[in-house]
Amino acid sequence: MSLNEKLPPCPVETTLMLMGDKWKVLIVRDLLTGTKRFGELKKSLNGISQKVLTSHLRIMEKNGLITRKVYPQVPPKVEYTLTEVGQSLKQVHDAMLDWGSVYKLKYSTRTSMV
Amino acid sequence: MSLNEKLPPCPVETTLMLMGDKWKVLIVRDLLTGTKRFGELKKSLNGISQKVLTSHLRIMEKNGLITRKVYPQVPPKVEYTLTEVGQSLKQVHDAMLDWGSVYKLKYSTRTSMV
DNA sequence: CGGGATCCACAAGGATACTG
DNA sequence: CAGTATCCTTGTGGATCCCG
Repeated sequence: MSLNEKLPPCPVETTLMLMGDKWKVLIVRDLLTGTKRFGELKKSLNGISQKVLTSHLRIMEKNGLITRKVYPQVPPKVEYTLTEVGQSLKQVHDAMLDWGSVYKLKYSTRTSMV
Repeated sequence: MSLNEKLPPCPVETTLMLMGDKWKVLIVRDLLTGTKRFGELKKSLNGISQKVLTSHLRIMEKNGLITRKVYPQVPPKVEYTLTEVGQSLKQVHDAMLDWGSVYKLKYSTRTSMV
């Protein structure tokens, strides 16, 4: 997804373009607690493949949400950090956190919703 | 996605299970302004196919986010309305709206981010 | 008008192997 | 350790047709 294309008129759609993906939300969730290394993210993002993680991180970097810092070492060390814009996703994240919590409380006593 | 399965421990993941989809977010956006008919939603959700719209509406109904009211007429008339839980997604929606707006302001002057 | 049933295409994601 | 390159599988969504 390149930002060369015009951003959609509806701001919600803009957000969806940039964050409308399960993995991206979870990456932000993890980075909100601080800078993380690639391996830490991979472990925390239960089940993500390195290909997918790498590609998402690249896009988010391109979109100005995160920064990538490479330490010229052997073995390599790469750290990912939220930018200021990325940090501001905390509002969205917290809203999702709150809503999910309430939903769980409301429905955790049911065994089935079918 | 059936809720018979245990909801994930992280509330954010719970939210993602229920709303981690572009179309669902946009459906909520439209229904936040009031009850809508199937055709209205389809028109407003630029480009969605009826199959996809129907299936998402079914899932959201099963998950307790919306209600479906059928008027026994010919031709049929079906209305969709947010439940109370669905209405509470307004917090999430507004957070996404705000963030998208800020992002657009921040980057609308750039022609490229590559 | 709303939607069920099919068929199909494509892209996203998983697995694996290799490398600086 | 953090990738890149490849291959392959899956399922999501689009298109179409038909029906009450």
